[in-house]
Amino acid sequence: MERLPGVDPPDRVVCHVDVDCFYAACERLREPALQGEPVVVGMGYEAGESHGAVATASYEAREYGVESAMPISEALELLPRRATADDPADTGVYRPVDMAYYESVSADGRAVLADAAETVRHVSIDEAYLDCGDLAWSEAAAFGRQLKADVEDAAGVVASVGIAPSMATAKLASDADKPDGLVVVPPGEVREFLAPLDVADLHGVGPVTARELRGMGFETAGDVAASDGTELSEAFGERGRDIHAQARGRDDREVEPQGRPKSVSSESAFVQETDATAEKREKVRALAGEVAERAAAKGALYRTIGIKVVEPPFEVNTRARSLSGPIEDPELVEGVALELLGEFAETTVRKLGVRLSNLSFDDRDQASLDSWEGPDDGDPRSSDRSPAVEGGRRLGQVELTEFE
DNA sequence: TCTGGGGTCCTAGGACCC
DNA sequence: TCTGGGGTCCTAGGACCC
Repeated sequence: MERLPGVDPPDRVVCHVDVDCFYAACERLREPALQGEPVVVGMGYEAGESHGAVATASYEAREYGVESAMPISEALELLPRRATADDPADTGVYRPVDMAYYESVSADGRAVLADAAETVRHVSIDEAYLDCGDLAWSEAAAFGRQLKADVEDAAGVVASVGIAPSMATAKLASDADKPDGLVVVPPGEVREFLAPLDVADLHGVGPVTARELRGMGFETAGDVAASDGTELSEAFGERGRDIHAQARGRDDREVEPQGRPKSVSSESAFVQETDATAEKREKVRALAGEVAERAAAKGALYRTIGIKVVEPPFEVNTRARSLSGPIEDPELVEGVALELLGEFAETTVRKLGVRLSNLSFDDRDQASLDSWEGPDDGDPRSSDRSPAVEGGRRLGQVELTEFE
């Protein structure tokens, strides 16, 4: 097959590794009796309760229709909770998320990946891209098999692997034969591999975009690839161009290590929605403390403090305020967050969140912030600053004025 | 059937600066 | 004083991913 201009150069070999049902796999690792049983891991779930949502369902649980992101209450209707260890069939084991444990399992897997490739990009706790450099395509399958075996030895979980000439195609390849999959797509077979995939399988195409794409007559990646892309570009802007490129197997992104986080946030749902001011303020205080602590643990300073207020049924409101310079100040986080919450004093709320963004990580970042000006600079943007902000400590800010 | 919590990126409008 | 254009920053919302 003739190579089209712009198709990935043949010398790139990218490997995508994705652990199957990671949270459920971790629960089984800790509790081997769960092997072969339907396992549901719930976020915001507590033992014996029915609130929260499905984070991961094992394949056995999926047989009953239990899906990721489904409310636990709904999952329980499809697959009742097993009350005792020797319950009959057609029941499932429900467990709350235990991130600390999953992190430890993930670390074992990461050590394997670090040995397998020079450059690794971790995209989540259970997923990573490897730059395989000059690996020959004839060796790709053997490399993938070895990697899977090494991950299983070291971490005790099974991963699916995809190897292809680009990140986007490698990701689709690892998805193509889950669980325990290994799919190699050499450069000459990319278009052929992609063509039959449903548009919803493409990265960046969610339910909304998938519906619109179908409305436009695009059912498969092949349909998208066959178009000249102008229609997608007009309908979806930058994302439309990405989708079109992806469907054609065109993706020039290099595998680069994950950079610094852009934001840190904490959110939490009420078990029962509420309009009680005291309850809302208490939750925001707790979230503010949590998120400030996590930012500090990462060594992050923040310049923007925001809240998220979710009203039933699922209306999301966000409010944010930027400060004049990066800070680390838990009291100020709480003060600003509570003040932003003031607007929602009468609002019935399902869920609240606090978010820190505009992060910076070292003194150089902080000193190079030449837009910072002193509190008495007459900058109109600082005139409406709240007492909470004015009263807050600005750590390390005084020195900054000397750079101007 | 009334949905977690952690993120990223894009877009659009308004304010402001030069 | 009026008009306009380009650029940047900020905020809010939306879609998406794991």
